Amino acid sequence: MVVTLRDVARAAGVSPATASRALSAPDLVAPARREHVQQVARELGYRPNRAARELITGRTGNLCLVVPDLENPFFAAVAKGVQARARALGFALLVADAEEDPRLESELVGHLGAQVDGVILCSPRMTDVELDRLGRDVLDDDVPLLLVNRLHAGLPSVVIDNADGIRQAVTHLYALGHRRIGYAGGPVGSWSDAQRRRGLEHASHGLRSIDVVDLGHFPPLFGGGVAAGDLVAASGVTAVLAHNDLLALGILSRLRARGVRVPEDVSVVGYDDIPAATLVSPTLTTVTVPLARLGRAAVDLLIEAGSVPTATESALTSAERARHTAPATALGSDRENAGPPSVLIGVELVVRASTGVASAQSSAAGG
Amino acid sequence: MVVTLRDVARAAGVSPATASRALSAPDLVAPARREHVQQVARELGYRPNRAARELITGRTGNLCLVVPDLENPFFAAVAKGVQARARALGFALLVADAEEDPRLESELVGHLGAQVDGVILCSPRMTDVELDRLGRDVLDDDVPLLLVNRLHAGLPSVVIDNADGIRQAVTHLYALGHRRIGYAGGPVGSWSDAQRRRGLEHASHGLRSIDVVDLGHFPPLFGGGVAAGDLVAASGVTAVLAHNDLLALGILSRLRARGVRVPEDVSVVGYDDIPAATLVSPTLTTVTVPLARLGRAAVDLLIEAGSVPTATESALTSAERARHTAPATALGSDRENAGPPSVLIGVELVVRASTGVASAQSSAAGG
DNA sequence: TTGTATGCGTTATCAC
DNA sequence: GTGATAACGCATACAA
Repeated sequence: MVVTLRDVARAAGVSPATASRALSAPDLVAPARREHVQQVARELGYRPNRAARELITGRTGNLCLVVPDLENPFFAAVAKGVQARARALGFALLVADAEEDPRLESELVGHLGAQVDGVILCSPRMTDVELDRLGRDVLDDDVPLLLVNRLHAGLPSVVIDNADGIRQAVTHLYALGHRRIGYAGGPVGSWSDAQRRRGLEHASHGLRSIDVVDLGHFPPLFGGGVAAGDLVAASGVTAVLAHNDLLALGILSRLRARGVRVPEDVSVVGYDDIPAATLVSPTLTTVTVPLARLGRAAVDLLIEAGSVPTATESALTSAERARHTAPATALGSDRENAGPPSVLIGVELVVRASTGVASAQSSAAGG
Repeated sequence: MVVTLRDVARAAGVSPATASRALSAPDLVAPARREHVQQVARELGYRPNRAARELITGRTGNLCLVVPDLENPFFAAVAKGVQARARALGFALLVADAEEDPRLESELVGHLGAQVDGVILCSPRMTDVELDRLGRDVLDDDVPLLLVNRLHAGLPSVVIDNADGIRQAVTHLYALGHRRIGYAGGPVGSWSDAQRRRGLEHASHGLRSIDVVDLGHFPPLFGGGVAAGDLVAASGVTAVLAHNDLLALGILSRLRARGVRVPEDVSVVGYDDIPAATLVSPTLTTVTVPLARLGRAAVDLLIEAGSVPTATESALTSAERARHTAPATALGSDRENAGPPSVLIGVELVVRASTGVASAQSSAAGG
């Protein structure tokens, strides 16, 4: 049978109120009684009923993560970090896969938002208008919403340092002698792609006689890279920067199929450093994004910015929290800024085998 | 402010009981009133409070999935299928990553099992004893537990047809002229690895002058394959069967690094057909496992076997369910068998570029 | 068919 | 510091 708090109270010879306090507000009860009640609860195998607690406190002990695609290694890594951090703080995690459909994303946030203490949303392509609506109408006021890799007025977020990653990549290619560099972008409407394009423009401004070729927008997947590969070959660039690793891997594959050698003829740089980047040959030079840390930072910020009380059960020590949170940089934390805080996640170029010195001939333009 | 059922009742001019019935047991209320109440509820933006409902019905509307590693593409694919199916049936999904730690798996099942209507567990390496304990002591009697890719007395499960996949692979290699075939196994204690070894033995019994070389047990990851690759080269086999794709990819990588050509010198076959199998060069011949379907079947079986009532909100039509469930084969469904049902997921060898005709010389034994 | 009344298990509000 | 008691929002037994 199921053991209720009343059972514990009766067995311990105290009132239900005291039993409740002994377990969830220990400071309020005399040490002797407290220990006794806890002991009895343990012996009886008491497990608090979450529904009853939620009904009165309004808190669920659950967080929610919405991603476009769980099978995409980028989001899988984020999910892993979010899940780990949520659990460490005593939260369970509801995960929803939006199947790359922004409309479904909104719906999921609406449905799941009603039964959690906070929502983390990875939605690269949702419109700003829709995002506004989400924050305003869809969610209860006390359910904070946090964005991953996207800034939006009024919402806290955790973002990758897109511009700096691009800068590092461009600098690397320039140092190798590349002067004509292609950029294979992500989807139209992708916030991070816009950031990266801006970073690219900015970085190239500082370099002499560099020529940046915009190859267009592609689905940020392997298949998109296959299409992009042909444009790379046709464009006469000696190096290409891809919006992300999956795209870069597609480019790699297509170039190989066409007999274009990497890195001898063309150098390729990715972004994200997903596990597959080291599985291929040549291994992929890319920008490492600490995705697990990003996930952890997202949970931490959601808790703080939304002033979500941590589930008491297994909260970390403050030292542990500090250790995790330290590496990230707070944005807009100056006191003038009244908006919600954002955290910037630093990135680092990792040079592997897909980049090399620029070839003398004008790359693989012809057939 | 939050709209409660009483508000709806008042606005509709009916009692709370009628309002409740109009929304969650429509048949019990007169058509006219029913429509009216539903209309009013819609206008007021009424959202039932899940905690209150759970407190009285005992059902949460949540399912739970525990996997060893969310970043592993195998489990990511399963998670995606499970999530999609759960949502279609009106359930939300709690996802937990056990970090490859069987002890943590138990703990998670215990913690999360208390707040869900059913648990799906992917636990290749948990001991049978621990599994018994889970089913007996840890979970409430009315919270069904389902196993993925593992059979266990007393528990329903969804399993891959391991033996048949191996049989198809061996047959393929034999037809290509391979007579000395290595097997790079998964971890000791892995249920599916035991199955595959058994299947291997059985399949090879039927073939003349075939020689199966057991290369040992490896972590079912890329790194494990790197180690296995050296044994492949040293063993004098002309083909190797890997426990799974990640292992196979590691072998591929190591062989390439050592100058052993695939498939000219050695053929390699994987298992699972994860996305990366087509990203590498040569592309990997492997056994396709319909992981998304597996995930869906897991949810369906959990609901049926555990007699979990589907969340009413967005249940599929029976036609839709049949369409999904049909391809899987029911095991032990004969009426003699009193145990919980299991579903067998069929698999299919997909031949790609990593397998070819056996080389004349005794493979790449030397340096 | 509908309304009234009760209780699910817990925490919060008071008195004491 | 402790105990009685009232909610929380809903579903349901029972009465009408």
